[in-house]
Amino acid sequence: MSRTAVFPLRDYNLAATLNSGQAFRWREENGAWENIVAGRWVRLRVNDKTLHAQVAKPQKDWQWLTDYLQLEVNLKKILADFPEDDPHLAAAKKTCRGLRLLKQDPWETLAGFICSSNKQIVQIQQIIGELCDRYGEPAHAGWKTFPTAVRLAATTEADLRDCRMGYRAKYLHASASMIASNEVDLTAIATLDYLDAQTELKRLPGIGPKVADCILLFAYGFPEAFPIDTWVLKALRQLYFPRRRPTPRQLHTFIREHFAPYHGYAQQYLFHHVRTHDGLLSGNQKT
DNA sequence: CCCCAGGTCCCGC
DNA sequence: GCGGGACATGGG
Repeated sequence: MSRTAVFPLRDYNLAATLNSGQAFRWREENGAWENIVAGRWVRLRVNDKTLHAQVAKPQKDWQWLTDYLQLEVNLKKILADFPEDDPHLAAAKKTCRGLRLLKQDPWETLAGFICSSNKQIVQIQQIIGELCDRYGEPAHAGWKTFPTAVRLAATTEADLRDCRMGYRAKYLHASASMIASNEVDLTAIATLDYLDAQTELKRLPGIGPKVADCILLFAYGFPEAFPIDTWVLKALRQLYFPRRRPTPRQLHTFIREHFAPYHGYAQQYLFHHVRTHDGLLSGNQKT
């Protein structure tokens, strides 16, 4: 039983991973990263290819943390399966070294990404922070847990709107209610195949194809999920279809074939690459 | 006052 | 199916 633990790290860029728009609550303090994971406050620090973890209460096992961080995943193997003849992914591999996918709590991920639509990442973090401050349970040193679906279902749409989430308040409240009442079973979704799981998630208000894919990728770990947001769409069009705009059908066929078998990792590498190297893409072609 | 943000929903064709 | 606009709020 210990309040600290040490893990060897290989091919793991913690800062890039925690800051890549898949999780919204990590805060950096003096080079250490703090958050609530699996209901526990945790502080992470990297020195010399070693991860040092600290928690508030002694732990007998740390599986909750190794799962969340996906420490046992062999990144090198995944990157080796990226398509050979793709100069854009090759560039992304270089600029995103050590970038990982996390395995987060489904409900927290779902709620976070409902709030993400048409918002910038900084503002999503702000909304989620407000939500936790108001409706989470005290955890440690001022930190609150992420509020449960039952708790949010017990609020009102106006309460949620006060967290500055605008029209998303209606979606979040309705989705929380459907989950709290077991009309949608988040545990069962893990047992479905990718397309059925996506269909099930899209029954919840505020969840379309993009948000569903974020949940399927960042929480459930479906490797074939490929969230298409404004950045990725722009990147796909300019890098892979420079001549003519692909129809949605063409785009999905291309994605399914070209980025197999680790569509989601490829997506995250493209996303992080273009987002941290603005200027690679030019012009806005939203419509 | 303009445009845009890790989109979704709803409408008319 | 697909094209367009509305939607809250904040930042540039």
